[in-house]
Amino acid sequence: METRELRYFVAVAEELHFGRAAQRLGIAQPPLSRAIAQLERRLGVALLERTSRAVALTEAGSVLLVEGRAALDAVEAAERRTRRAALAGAGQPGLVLVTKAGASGELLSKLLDAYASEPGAVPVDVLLCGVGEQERLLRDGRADVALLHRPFDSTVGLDSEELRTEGQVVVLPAGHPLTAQAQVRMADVAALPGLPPPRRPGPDGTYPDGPGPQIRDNAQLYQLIALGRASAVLPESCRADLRRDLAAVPVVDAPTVTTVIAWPPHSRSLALAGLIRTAIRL
Amino acid sequence: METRELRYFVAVAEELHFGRAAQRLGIAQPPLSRAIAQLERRLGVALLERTSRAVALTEAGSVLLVEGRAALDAVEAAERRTRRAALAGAGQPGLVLVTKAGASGELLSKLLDAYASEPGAVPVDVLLCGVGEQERLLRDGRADVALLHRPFDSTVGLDSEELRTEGQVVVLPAGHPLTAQAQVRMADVAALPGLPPPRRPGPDGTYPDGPGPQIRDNAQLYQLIALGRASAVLPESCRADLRRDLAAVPVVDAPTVTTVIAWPPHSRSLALAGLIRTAIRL
DNA sequence: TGCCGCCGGTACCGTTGGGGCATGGAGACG
DNA sequence: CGTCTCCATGCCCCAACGGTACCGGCGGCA
Repeated sequence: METRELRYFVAVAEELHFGRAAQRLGIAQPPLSRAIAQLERRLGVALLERTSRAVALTEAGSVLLVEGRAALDAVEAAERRTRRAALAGAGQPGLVLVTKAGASGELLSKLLDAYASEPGAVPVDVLLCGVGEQERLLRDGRADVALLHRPFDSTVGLDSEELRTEGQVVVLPAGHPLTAQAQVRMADVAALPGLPPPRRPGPDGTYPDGPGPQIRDNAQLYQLIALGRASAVLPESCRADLRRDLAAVPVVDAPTVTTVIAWPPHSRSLALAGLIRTAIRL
Repeated sequence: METRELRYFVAVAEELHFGRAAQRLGIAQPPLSRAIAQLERRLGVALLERTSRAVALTEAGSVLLVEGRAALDAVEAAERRTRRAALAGAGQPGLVLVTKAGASGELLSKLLDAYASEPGAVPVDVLLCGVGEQERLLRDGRADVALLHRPFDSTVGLDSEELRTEGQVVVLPAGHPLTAQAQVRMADVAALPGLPPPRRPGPDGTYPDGPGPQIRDNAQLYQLIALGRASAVLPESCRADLRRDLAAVPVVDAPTVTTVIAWPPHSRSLALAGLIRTAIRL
């Protein structure tokens, strides 16, 4: 199976429409039809159910969609990492670390400082991204290592080491009645009138239904909380860089959050190993 | 990057010889030279250092060898799993479980019995293989799930659940003086005259240097122990299917062995989920 | 030192097959 | 029943893959 065939199939499987898929791929529709038909012939498997009105995935087609995406990511990763390895000989890029915008800022800066002072350290680029994007970036080679937060992020398919575990706090506008308390419970937070938890985009970029404002990162969230439009339960390390107009109260029965450093399983890079060692020693 | 290019590069990188690689690929040498040159041009990266006498990998080439193998495995896995998914509609194959020959036999048979009596169970093929092959089989789609033994097997890049933890025993010929003791220590085993531990093949199929007989599976090992040519420290569950002419003595300070059930991280199969649930409940 | 053999690269050529355009054919809809 | 939508088919062209023949560099050997 060639990656071209896989790319074609994934496009059709995602669009469920040969015309649109062909447009997305920048080719005409007939060659696409033929390519898919040939793929099915070579596999000996029906991947799509076509009627003249609609296209649907077969059971085998769904499997190939999932597995094919993973395979394409792996090929892309191979290409990107090879390019980066060549540049690394020339000097510049080193490692790319990805983490969620506005999370673990203090831990991250400590880690970068500590690593930079190690002998043999290479330059580290920091990439900030939205929730759920990190895994993808690691898998397709755009990043080498990530700071993740369990249980929100999954470490499925990655190697990881735990760095720290912390409780959570509820973030509220300064002066909110609840901020007078030394601690609260999840039930208190859930009962806050007019302060629903925000909605974050899922892996596919869409937002779940329900109340609460849609947000993309913590800066947006803080602004909405300051405006009295939302509240949020966050790891307590967020207090280190909280705005002056917000306050945080520990939530005693919230699940603890574990910050982990994670990397693709078969990495062999010495620089990465050094960064991980530094992180564990922190 | 097309899989054809990757296959070609991996062949050359493994052989370090264009002629042999071409032969292995079933093509002539000139097209292979051209394909590699074109790959390097498209990537903008030198992958090989050629002299007229020898071919060597560059830094970037080593990266592409590792990453490319992983990518090719992922593509193969996509193909195999798609084919299997199509057959599963027709009924037969179900799941493929892989484990080391001669390990966890009792646990395995319990698991298979328990799963078979679940509602909605599918047929499970059992594949027995040598040490270190399981990870490969899971990654390239020839198997769906494996029983692994930490710390001997790595679960890098896989999802897993622990099933049981056990101590280890030393296996000796029946009647050996040490079998009179209720327990021994690692130092006692290491000091056994003329009974070195066996050597098992590594991931590349070669044996480490040193004393001790070369073995491929536990049946060979048992025969060598019975002949008085070797001894071995194994998980205590091996006692369940030990030959009559062998005896086992607990080793109190040997590392404990954890049997885990492991599967590729992005599996979405209901049948697999059922098998895993059954295993955890055992 | 000059010949030989090994090895990778280059030149050239035939053929495969991917892609474009035009068209066919089946089903939904008014 | 005409029309529209959408996937498949027929036909053509050309890029590119693979094969054969040959070149050039380099080490070994007499």
